[in-house]
Amino acid sequence: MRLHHFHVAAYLEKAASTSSSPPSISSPSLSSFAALPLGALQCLRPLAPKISFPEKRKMVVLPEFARVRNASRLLTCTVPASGTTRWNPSPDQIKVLEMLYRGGMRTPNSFQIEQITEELGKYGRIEGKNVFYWFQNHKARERQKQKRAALLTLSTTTSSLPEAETKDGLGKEEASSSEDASSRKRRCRAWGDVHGDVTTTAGAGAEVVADCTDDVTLELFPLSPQGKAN
Amino acid sequence: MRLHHFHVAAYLEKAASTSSSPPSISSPSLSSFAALPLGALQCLRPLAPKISFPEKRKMVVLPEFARVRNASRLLTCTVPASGTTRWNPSPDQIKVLEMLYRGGMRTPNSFQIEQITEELGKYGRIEGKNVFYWFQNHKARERQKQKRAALLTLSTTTSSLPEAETKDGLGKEEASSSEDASSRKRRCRAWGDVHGDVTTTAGAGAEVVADCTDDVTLELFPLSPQGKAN
DNA sequence: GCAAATTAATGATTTATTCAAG
DNA sequence: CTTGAATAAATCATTAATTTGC
Repeated sequence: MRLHHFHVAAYLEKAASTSSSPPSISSPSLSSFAALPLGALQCLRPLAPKISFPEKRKMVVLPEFARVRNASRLLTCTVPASGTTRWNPSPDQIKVLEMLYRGGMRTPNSFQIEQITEELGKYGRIEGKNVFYWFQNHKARERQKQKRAALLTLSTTTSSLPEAETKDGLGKEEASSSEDASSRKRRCRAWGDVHGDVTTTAGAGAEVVADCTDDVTLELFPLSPQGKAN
Repeated sequence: MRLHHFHVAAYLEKAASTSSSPPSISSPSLSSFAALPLGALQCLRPLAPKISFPEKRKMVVLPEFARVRNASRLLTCTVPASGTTRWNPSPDQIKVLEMLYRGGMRTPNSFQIEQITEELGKYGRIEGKNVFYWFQNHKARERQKQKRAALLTLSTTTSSLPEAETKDGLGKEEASSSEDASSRKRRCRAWGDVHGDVTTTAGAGAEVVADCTDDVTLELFPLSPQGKAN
């Protein structure tokens, strides 16, 4: 039914062609902003907006990441084994995650994520983002599931529908029972600091870099998106 | 004006009292996990609200994180002064950001954000997240503005409304005009790798690691939320 | 039995909303 | 009222299941 494969095919074709030029990363000294890689204001192409960056990935980390997207499965389905594309949780990992979820954890902070990641690392490759995403998705889908269920229940048991949902939404279900769910507050998150950097900055010719103190336990940073040019 | 402070106060009070005893995590098979700090399954209260890190700067990562959750600003709401609450972009910073935006940048990747942050750091305190959020918000609000405008235009010029929007949204406007909006593809982002460290702290003492090739330019990490217990 | 073709799950991103500081 | 910060909802894309033709 779905044309997923077509999509993929087209996708890959494109991928193959693109080249990427991530910016020549000149030294971050920022002497001149103009020199910033920044994809030249990201205007790379006047017209091509959406581009999906051929380069997409890594700069920072995972080299294998890149490799994967190219050919990997065009040929056969077998994967290179080393750096697959996306995280595939092992049963044990899932077990732990679900345990935590049932325990009441919903949105672990960076520290917690770190801890969990470490723990789960014992059972297979995993990164913090995986944990983060897992909780987001699980929470959302669990809620969604409940919603649907509740709706069904309502429609079958009672006849009065206090609220008409546009489609199937349920007002505000209560997620898990535990937790008093006090007032709904939003609070700051704990972002890692990008770099020691910046702050002082003072003048202009900063050498910067500086830090890189290897001792860093780990750097956290929310940064989310990627060059996408929407 | 607003009573925000009260909210915070109440919130904090609660925080002080709770202690949290997460369900005894009967470890399925993963022995060590139980020992994890993890804030005990996060059953504890969402930590301190907004704190604005008193001394943020370099410390690189989470040490302060921990500190924060404890007491930090339970006392008064007033902020220490050094670390104000939220980022307040200087005119120069905004100028640069808008320039980039007009240049076409919409969703800078982690590397770009880093670069920008460094650059803007010259004009005042700023962190990567600020840049990240700025683009998110600017993009969203710009679009929103356009939407509204487009809608108005439509309603005044033409009379036929192809689509009825629930409120005011426009189906799928094209953001900026230029751009061919080729196939909409989504690509991977560049997360920092969490582990790397892992090993050391690892509760079980697994050596693992392996990679950790120090070459990493910087560690990025999206982590978003925080303990919230919904 | 198996591999291509689908379909169902779910990992990863992006967009829309909401909250609250200034 | 503007807008930085944070979260939730909506989407997209890839992988595992499952089905189907041989």
